[in-house]
Amino acid sequence: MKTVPHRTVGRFTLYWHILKDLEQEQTHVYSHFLASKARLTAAQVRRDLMVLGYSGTPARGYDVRKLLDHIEAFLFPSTEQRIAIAGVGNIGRALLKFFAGRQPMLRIAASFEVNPEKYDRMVLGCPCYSIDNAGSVIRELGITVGIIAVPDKEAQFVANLFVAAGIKGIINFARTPLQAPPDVYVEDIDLARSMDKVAYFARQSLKSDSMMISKESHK
Amino acid sequence: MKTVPHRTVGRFTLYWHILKDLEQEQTHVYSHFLASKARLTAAQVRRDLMVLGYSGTPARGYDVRKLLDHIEAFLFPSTEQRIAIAGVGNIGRALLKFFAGRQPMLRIAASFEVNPEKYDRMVLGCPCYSIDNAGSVIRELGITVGIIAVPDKEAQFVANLFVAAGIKGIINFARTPLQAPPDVYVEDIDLARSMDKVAYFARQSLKSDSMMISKESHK
DNA sequence: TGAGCATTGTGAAACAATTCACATTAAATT
DNA sequence: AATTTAATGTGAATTGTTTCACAATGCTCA
Repeated sequence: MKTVPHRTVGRFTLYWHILKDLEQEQTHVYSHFLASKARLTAAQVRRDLMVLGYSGTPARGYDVRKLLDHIEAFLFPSTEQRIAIAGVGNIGRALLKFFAGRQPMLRIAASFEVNPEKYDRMVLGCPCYSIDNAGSVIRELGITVGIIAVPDKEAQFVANLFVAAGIKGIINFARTPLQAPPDVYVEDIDLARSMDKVAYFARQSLKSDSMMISKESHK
Repeated sequence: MKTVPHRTVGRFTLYWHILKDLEQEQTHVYSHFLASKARLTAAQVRRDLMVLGYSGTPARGYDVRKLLDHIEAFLFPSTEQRIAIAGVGNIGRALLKFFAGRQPMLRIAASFEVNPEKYDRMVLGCPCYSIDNAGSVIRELGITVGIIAVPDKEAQFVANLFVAAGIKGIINFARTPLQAPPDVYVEDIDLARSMDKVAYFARQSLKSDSMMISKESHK
């Protein structure tokens, strides 16, 4: 069993979404069509689809329904997979709303808080527990994925709780990079980093714009 | 002028943050210390710092204050760089709160909405305009970065407005990959994709766990 | 039926990012 | 002053990802 490239896994969700929209309208699709929708090259799409073990046919492309089936078999859990979220502040609540009912097999089953005013009741349709009970709740509900949306200072503490309780994947919105054992997959979503990066490349682009203008004016 | 690796730019924010915390406590720092905090290797940290044109000294490492200066010179805009955000729903408002006062040289100067109940007033300390005025507001305020936090269907429309108004960097929270000219840097933050990816690798990790247990029991 | 065509699947090449490995260096120690 | 030590900076190797390029395929149309 060879390991699937991380980027490829990330793109399957994208393909799924594009295909789902397409399903009504057409039965077949070409790699170059998917590529243009996904802002990729046709070769990359075909490369990605190789890992599914499903082949299209020349001249007809891929059967939309069959491709969806294969992506779903790859990407969707076969039994319900549960998620917990720590922190129901700004970001936590935005996420609860965002994921509500998105994918039935992948469900936020619990949230955790330190603030007693918030826990031991439902928050946006999701039961909220004290962070002190995280270990037992995670184990009882068989939760495998954790989202960290707490202040930076508490992020590592929560991550430790998650790991100790057997969670195998973490999405981290805190700016602190988390220490975690290698069998736990950590995805950092750092808005400050994204912001600084985009701002940097926007400046570069502006700079080369103005350089081109000055070049132009020298002619 | 050689181009800086994208990932490296992303990591400078991280280093900055770590160094800022450190500044009080110590004047010098080693690459392996930064690496452990950032969950990277020492070689990678040194490789990244090479692009700053600042060298540490053997046996003493890097001067924390000087390193901060160099990172700031690289990463922070020298004059105020302005950001606009389209959509002040869940995610939009969470972002407005998140970025409020984070970095004075990089400021969200305007927000846009289609909903007349929301625009033409302040939203979380930021003036909110009708999306119809986006072009002129962006040009007048000299905004160079745009955040797209509108529903998927409207994302491309907003992106087109942004690009036409001269924006050079976009952070896109919609699931639609955006069509944009190559001189516009687009960073997609797709929560659904991150979620599916983390869930996938969490399952893989669980699987290899249980395989190891069954292997164990075969002994 | 068969020629023409546009597409697939994939080995190989190219490119990007990371890690290795080690010569060099400055401080600390003897 | 010489030796030891533990860093740095970086060429080269490695790893990971994307793109190229083309043989093979199956549909269309004469």
